[in-house]
Amino acid sequence: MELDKQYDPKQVETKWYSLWESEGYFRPRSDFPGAEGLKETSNPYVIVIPPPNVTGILHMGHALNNSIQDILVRWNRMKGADALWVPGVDHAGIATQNVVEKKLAKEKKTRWDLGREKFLKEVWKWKEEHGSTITRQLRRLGASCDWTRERFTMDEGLSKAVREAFVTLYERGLIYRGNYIINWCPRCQTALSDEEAAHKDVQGGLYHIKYPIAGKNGSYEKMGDDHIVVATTRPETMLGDTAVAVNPDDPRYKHLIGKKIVLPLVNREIPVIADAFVDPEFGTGIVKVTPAHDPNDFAMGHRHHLEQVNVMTPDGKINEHGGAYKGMDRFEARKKILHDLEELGLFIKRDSHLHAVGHCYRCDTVVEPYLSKQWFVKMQPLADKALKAHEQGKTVFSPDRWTKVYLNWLHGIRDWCISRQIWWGHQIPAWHCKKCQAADIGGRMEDGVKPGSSPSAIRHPSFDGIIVARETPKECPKCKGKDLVQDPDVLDTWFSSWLWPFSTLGWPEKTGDLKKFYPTSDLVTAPEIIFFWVARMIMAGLEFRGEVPFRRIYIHGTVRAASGLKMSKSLGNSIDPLEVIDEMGADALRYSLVMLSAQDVYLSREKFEMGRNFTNKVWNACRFVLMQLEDFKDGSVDPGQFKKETLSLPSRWILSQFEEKAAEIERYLGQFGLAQAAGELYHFVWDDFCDWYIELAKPMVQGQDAALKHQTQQVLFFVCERILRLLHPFMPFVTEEIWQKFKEKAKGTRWPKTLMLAPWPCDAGRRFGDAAAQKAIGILQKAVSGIRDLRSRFRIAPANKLKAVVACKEEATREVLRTFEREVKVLARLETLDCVLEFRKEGAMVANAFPEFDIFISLEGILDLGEEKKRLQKKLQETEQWITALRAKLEKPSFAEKAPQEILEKEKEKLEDAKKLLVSYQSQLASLG
RNA sequence: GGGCAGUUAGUUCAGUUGGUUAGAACGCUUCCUUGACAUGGAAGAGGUCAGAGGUUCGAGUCCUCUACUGCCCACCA
Repeated sequence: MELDKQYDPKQVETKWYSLWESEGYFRPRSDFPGAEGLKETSNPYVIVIPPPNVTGILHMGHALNNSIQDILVRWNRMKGADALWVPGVDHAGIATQNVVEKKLAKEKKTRWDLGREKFLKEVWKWKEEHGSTITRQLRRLGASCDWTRERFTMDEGLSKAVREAFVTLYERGLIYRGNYIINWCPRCQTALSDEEAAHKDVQGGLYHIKYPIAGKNGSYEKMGDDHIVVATTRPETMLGDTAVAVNPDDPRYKHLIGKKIVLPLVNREIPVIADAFVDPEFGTGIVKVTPAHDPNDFAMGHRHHLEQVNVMTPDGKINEHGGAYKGMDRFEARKKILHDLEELGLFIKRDSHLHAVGHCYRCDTVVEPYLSKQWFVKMQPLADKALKAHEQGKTVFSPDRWTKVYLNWLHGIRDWCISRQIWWGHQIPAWHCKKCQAADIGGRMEDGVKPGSSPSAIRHPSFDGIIVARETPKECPKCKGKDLVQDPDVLDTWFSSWLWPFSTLGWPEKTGDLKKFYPTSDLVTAPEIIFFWVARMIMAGLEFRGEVPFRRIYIHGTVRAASGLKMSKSLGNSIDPLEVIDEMGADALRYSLVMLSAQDVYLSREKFEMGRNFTNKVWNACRFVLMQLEDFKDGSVDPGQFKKETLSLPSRWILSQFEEKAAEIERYLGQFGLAQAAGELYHFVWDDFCDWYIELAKPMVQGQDAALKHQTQQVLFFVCERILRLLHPFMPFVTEEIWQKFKEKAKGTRWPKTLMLAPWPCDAGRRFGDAAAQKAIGILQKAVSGIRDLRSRFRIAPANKLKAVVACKEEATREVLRTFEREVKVLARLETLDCVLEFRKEGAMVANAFPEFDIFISLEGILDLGEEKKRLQKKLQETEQWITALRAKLEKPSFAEKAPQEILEKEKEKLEDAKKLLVSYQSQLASLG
């Protein structure tokens, strides 16, 4: 692309991305023979991508997450590491199945019409057609993933890993199957894990209902006072009540314990039991007990050997146990039941009640606590290993506060329900021998145990008719029968995701990648995924590989809309990152996101302008440098040739400044301070390099002094090219485009083919540290700004060239300003600049005061001195106050005694400066009359 | 109910281990199309750092309490 005034991302992004990819630069260096001198590196840097959902599209959260990862990977790659970033997507069982089912619904078909096999074919077809949307979008973002290693959780290799993991856990006694209350989504018709049931506060009702005491009259129409009152939020579950419970110590109800109650509508006699779980303070102090529809009741039911009556069908309708209500939807039944109770005079009242209700995280349907037979992973032993690894300092979270969140979850770990009653996913590698297992069909109860805890011992030593195996078994090992049926359930998608750090590297095969790249270096992800994924990956890593899967975990902020709400499509407040890329470029998107990422990222469209403006600034600064370099042949700049004695002060300054900032950026990057690093870089490039160095370089480059010109060109080239390297991880496209032009200037020297592989420009040592130059440029900046300020205050047109006099308070200052005479004249638009030690004011002049010098310009009668007088008086007053405060501080004995010496010195210096200023203001004021 | 964050300029946020007269971006005011850049340059206005105590020579920064906001977790029906 020609060096137009405006940077146009469209012209370069695809070009460079496809070059990088096709030349294989995204692969680890050890994989491509062409990389100079880096064939065998012993420092791998590896990240695995948090696999996005195959149905997903790139949203801002992904854009932030992947920008951060790409910066880290590109940075490490430039540092010479054997950098690997493994991409991939997960199969998102429920979500993908939902998508395909919706598609079928348009043709008025269900998955049942097709049957399992055909349906799965449809899903695969959908995946082939649409499943790569998100990875295409990641390419637009510039993500330098090694696409040759891209993985999918349903791949052959990863499926093998899943099977291996399942069977291994089973063999270790960590997988069991049983009837428990799980979270059931009636719409998706599958079990969910606890993490997949998102609790939301809902303003619901607490319904008070009379239950008659059995016996006296035999029917509740005439019961009089012989009733109790229960309070419930889900009246429809009363159809499955098998007891009523009170607290054993509740004096109000002690006499009822052991009596019978007649369950209204169902007319079943149920006992009153005593259980310490019941809180006498809540509701009426009496709880209806529904063991098949509530986890607490399930536990209570088990303690008291109560019958479990399941009153619902998998799609959330009342079943045959619900008598007259059979076939009604659960919420419909709720209404009808309340209505019927009211007719019977049994309904007392509805209190408004705020409580947390589980919602399916995929379809937002209210989840039903539901008794069913599922597969579980016994988590305590896995969590213990993770806790131990933490004690050994192997899991390092950044920011550190997430450690606590993680540990809390591990401490309260509950068993993981891993079976799903859907078709898209890894079918459970368990086969049922029909002959041996006849009794097991039909949901026979196994011994119930309090939900959330594991059975004390897993019971599968005695054969229960289930064969769990890596390979499909041919016959039952016990009865030799051939009538084997694979368990129809599939595994939770997270059961494949938790293996991701090593399954993507080839496990369970013993691959070279696994050996070289495991454990990985960093994991970068969002906080909401700590439980779902991070914690489980750590557990899996320890269980299957004996080692944590990554050394550090960086948890970045959540992307929110400016309103503060989470950005989501359903709320209609999302900004499409692809649109931003189209409008402003991937570099602008990346830089803006990262700059804002110090904490949660609140976005609005305008925020991206910062990144866009900055990329454009970089573009133009480089364009200027290239223009200055037209007659410049020597691109092989060796920093060794820069000698302090021969360099100009501005050049010494920018080199010193560059080195300092580069070190700081390096430091920030090393501790995941990407926002700070980006901020430093932004200000260094914009303020130091563009606003000062380039402006100072102009007169030197355009002047007559050939040696100075050449030297300045060299420094411009040197610093600018290194700036491009520092910027590259953050904004890979512009920097590559313009760096290639720099490369053309450097004919004859060996540069890498791409900026991606240029060395990171941060050396350990300080070669250019230069306090004297820093100080000198400080004085120059003050002088120039001082004059500009006067010009602005007195409204002097830029065309009006001024005569300025600097009254220096020390000879050293005068020396500095004399060497900068030409620069100051250009930058402040002066006709003359006199540097003096003794100054006598003549005529109308105004001044700006600094501790080191006062700077005057003459004004020929144009102005209003009254304003200036007022301003000076104000300044004078401020300075007096400041001096008083400083004196007080210094004279305070406790301060003089206790403060460290260097602070003391600084304060004294401040006082001296303040005094000098005061004198300046006084004399100026006096001269104004 | 438990936990975690946040409260600093009109707005959105920085502010490392306590140590210059608290910074930036956007917005605002004034001036400037000077050959890198108007997606720009120069100058400026704008803050009792949520409130109250405490520790310290010194607190935006550490401690305690209070108020508000947001998030996460939790089986009180």
